[in-house]
Amino acid sequence: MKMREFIQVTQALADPARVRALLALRDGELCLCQIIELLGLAPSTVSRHLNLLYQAQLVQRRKQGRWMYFTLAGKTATPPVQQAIAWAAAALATDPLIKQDARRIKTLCRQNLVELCACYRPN
Amino acid sequence: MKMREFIQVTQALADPARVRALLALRDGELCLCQIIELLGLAPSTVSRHLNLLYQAQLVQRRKQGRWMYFTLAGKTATPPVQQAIAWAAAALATDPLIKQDARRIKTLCRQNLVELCACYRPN
DNA sequence: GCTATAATTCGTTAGTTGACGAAGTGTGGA
DNA sequence: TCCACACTTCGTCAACTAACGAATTATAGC
Repeated sequence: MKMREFIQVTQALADPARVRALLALRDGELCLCQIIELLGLAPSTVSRHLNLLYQAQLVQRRKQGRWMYFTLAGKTATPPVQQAIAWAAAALATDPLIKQDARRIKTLCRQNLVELCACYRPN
Repeated sequence: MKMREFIQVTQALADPARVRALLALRDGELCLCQIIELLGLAPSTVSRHLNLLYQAQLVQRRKQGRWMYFTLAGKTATPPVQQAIAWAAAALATDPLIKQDARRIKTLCRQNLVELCACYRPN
């Protein structure tokens, strides 16, 4: 791994919102609007965060219809990237915010995607 | 590890100069002026970088006379911090700049500290 | 005490980053 | 062929960061 890629990974991990988004994917795929709901940030902001994670190879993405789904980078990623994800998950295993997120994700996943995307509606 | 500490570590690792300084300590203790010489940056800049690494618990330091010596955080550090160092070292093992630094450090360590601290002298 | 010197602190400047909303893109359904 | 909607891109603003030099602190030697 070259310095440039390394810095891309550490910079991606150097923001709480991005780390929360990354670790939210531990239990499987999420739609962007679910991550928007989880973080409580503007859609454009979350889109940019996820793009940075993607550029750093920390997440994979696939488009299905209007939805963009994200997953953790798996075996396709280089060992350093996989290790970075494992390190972040282990280091923050006890963090209250991350644990709270994990609980909220379970709720989010039970909801209908269409209903959930209320992030775009004023109320 | 709480989110705040985690971000402190990732931010500390999100700058090439700091990463170079950190990995320069793999083979043992270095004086600040040696790191200044290695990085080719202003003393005040390097001092600030090393302080950030210290705040993130990635390095230890001790003052001996006029010199400030730095070492990698060892067993005193928490497991997440130790793992971060191990990860950085492994990820950048093949990086040309880091390898070049390792060579230059050997030369630097052979020089007299007093002579080396030419970083303060104009020529 | 002085002086020299290793390191730190502080102020300034230029560049970067994260947030938002507005506007644009592209996809699915009426 | 529209419209609705999920997402992205762009412009803007405030906050942060890295770099430097000047001034300050602290230590060793005279």
